[in-house]
Amino acid sequence: MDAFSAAAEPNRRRILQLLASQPKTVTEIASAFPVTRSAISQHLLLLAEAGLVAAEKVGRQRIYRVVPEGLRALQAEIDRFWTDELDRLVVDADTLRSNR
Amino acid sequence: MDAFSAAAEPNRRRILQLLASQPKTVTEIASAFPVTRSAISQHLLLLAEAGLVAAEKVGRQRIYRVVPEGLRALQAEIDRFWTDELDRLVVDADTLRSNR
DNA sequence: CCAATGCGTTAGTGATGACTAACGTATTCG
DNA sequence: CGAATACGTTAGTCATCACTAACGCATTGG
Repeated sequence: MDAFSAAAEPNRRRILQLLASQPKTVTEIASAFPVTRSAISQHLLLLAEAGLVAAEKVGRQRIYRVVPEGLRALQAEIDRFWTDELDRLVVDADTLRSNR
Repeated sequence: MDAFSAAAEPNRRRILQLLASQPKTVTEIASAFPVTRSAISQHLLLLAEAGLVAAEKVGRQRIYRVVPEGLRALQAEIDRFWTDELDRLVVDADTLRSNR
């Protein structure tokens, strides 16, 4: 799965945002969600496969953190999608709105 | 399905880009993909439900075009995801790279 | 040591996604 | 009018996803 699709799932989006502020353990992350720790663990593994997060083993905990290089790749994917043409359409719409 | 997830699917990403350059009929779009017209039609309906595209009936054709307002919503969703913190991590990574 | 803690793993389930093939419907062209 | 065209629609398949429950393994604290 590419980074774009991996990041699109709502729970995974929130996980990335949580980890952006600072690294966290699996339990910490899971406590912010209504689903089980197992589900979160699986999301984390998927994000890790996509190169967006990485785990560091510390004692019996695993500290997950965001991988800047992976984020860069994601941003590049988004940018590649968000072409100038798409952007122009949005900007034009904005202009029309502000002229009303 | 929210706009972010709708736009994440690779084929739909390409459809949006195609339509960004100019409106097209279903057959025109489908000719750019290896899958059947039916599959494309279904992707288009899903994109329409997400408010990202709209169809105008012209004779026996349907001209699909991108909906600027929907794109704006998508961009807003992406921006809400791409927080300052995520951005800072990427920028820092860039700085490190250029210092090597 | 032994119980508790932190996680990954596995198996199973229900839902959904992406797709094809076949069909139905409206529209146009000769 | 009748064939061809442009689409949507439907049904069915196969794969994948998101999730839970249960278990297993390492690590640590009393």
